[in-house]
Amino acid sequence: MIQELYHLLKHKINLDWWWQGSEFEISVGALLAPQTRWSNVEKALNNLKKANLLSPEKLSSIDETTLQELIRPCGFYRQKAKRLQEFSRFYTREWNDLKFADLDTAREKLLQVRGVGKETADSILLYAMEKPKFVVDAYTLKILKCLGIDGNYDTIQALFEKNLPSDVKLFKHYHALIVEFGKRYCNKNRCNECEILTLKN
DNA sequence: CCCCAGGATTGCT
DNA sequence: AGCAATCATGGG
Repeated sequence: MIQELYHLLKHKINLDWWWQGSEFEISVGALLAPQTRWSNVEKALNNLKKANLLSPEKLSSIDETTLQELIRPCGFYRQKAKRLQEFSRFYTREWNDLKFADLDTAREKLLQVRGVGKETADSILLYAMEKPKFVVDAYTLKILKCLGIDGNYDTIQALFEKNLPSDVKLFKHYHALIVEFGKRYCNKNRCNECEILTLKN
C-alpha cells in the first residue's frame, strides 16, 4: 500500500524543484517554512542572502529587530527570528558532532531547540543531514486518511519507515511527491483526487 | 471578505 | 493524552 502510493504519485506528479542549498540554508528554510507558502519563505531567504547574512555566525550575532524585518514576508516573524538565532548558536555548537551521532540521538538534540518540532527536525535530518528519516506532514496524514488509514505523526511515520527501504533519496522524493500532490488536490473542505487514489488499490 | 499555507508552543481539560 | 488558541504575512 505504501509502496503502491509511491508509484502512483510518481506517475502523476512531476517535480521541478525541491530543497537545495547548503546544510545551513536548508535548515533555515525548514525553520521558516511552518504554516507559510514556500514563495514567502523564499523571499525571506533571498533577503538574508542579499544581506550576506545566511551563515550561523552572522545570524546569531545580528540584531534581532533587523532580522525580524528581513524575514517579515514569511510571517510569524517575531517567533521565527528568535528561533533562527537560537538554532544558529546550536548549529555552530553541535552540528559537526550531530552528523556523526546516530539518528535517534541527533533527533533528540534537534527537538530540544525551541521552534523545532517533529516535522522540522525530520526535515533537517533528511534534507540537510541526509539521514534516512521519513518526513510526515499534514498532507501525508490527510492522504492516508482518505485511503482509510488513520493515525498521528508517529504511527504514520513508523508505517512508512517499516514499509520502505531505508533510502535517503527515496524518502526525499516520496515526501516531495506527497507535498506537491497535496498542494494541488487536498483542501480542508474537499479532496477530490483521493477517490482516484483509492480506486487504484 | 474569507480561507489558508511544506507547524510549534502553551495552556486547558 | 488530545484539543484550542496563538502567532502574522501574502495569495487566491
